[in-house]
Amino acid sequence: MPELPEVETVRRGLQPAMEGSRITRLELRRKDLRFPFQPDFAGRLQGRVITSLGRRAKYLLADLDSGDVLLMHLGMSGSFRVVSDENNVMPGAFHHPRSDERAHDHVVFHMSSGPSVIYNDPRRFGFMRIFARSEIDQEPFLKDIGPEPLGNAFDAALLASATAGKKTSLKAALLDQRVVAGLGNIYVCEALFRSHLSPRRLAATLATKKGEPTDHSRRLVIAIHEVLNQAIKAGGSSLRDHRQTDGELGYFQHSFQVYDREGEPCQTDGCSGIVKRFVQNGRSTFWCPKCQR
DNA sequence: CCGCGGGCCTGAGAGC
DNA sequence: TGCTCTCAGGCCCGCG
Repeated sequence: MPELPEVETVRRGLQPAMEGSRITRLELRRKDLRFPFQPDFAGRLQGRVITSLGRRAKYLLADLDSGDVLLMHLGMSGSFRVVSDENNVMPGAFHHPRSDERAHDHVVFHMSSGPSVIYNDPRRFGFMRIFARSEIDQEPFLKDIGPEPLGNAFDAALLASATAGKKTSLKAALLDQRVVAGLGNIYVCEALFRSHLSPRRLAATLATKKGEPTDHSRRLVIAIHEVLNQAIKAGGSSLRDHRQTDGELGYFQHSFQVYDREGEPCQTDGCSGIVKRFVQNGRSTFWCPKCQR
């Protein structure tokens, strides 16, 4: 499912049920997701209060009153939903999972605030792991992650320095979580389109020989800000399975201008191009060869 | 440092 | 209907 806007949508949806609330019981319905759960996984969570629920890149981080942090990643198909009791969804939500969907409900957080929080993940590329808070920044999952694209530090100069000298394409550089955090295939395609930059362009061209940011770098930063902020406002993108935690669909997929729009006309004013698809680093790239240079 | 292929899993959709 | 094939929002590894 999830890139930054979807994970941020999940975080906001889980906050009311989880933040400041105690995990009264943790139900593990299997012994692993992508990785086996740690031996004392449930024991370290049960009875603990979640003091805050944060996000870094595509990771959720639940801070516990024990000094531990629960790190969670949704992989490709992970989702959370908040339910008011064992068997049903919150009042007003229209999404009632079919029984075969519930087969992939792998983890249930029973919260002292009332509702339960259920983690569902058909493909099980997601994972959860507990770390000591004092060590979390140095854990391999997080230590090399680049700047948050919506954070104050991320600007044209930072992007230029992060890509300076890179012999790879702009597309591959933006997918590299060490360059900038949280972007995935959809939002990279969309940001490149909105900045009229070719996904094939050499990443190093965002900086001058002196290392100064180019106008391209400025345009790209603006486009990244725009597309992420709009997507968060829309509750993320729902392609196959992403829903908000109350079961509502995100709707940013209706605002895609190139992603999954092969053969459709380019939406840039005055451009008569057609959206094309090709494979780059093993992933589909969608773009308009006419107005992206 | 870089691209590529394969792997981890299940499910949806297309084509026959 | 049902089979087979391809593809999918992420990420890691080893190879050349």
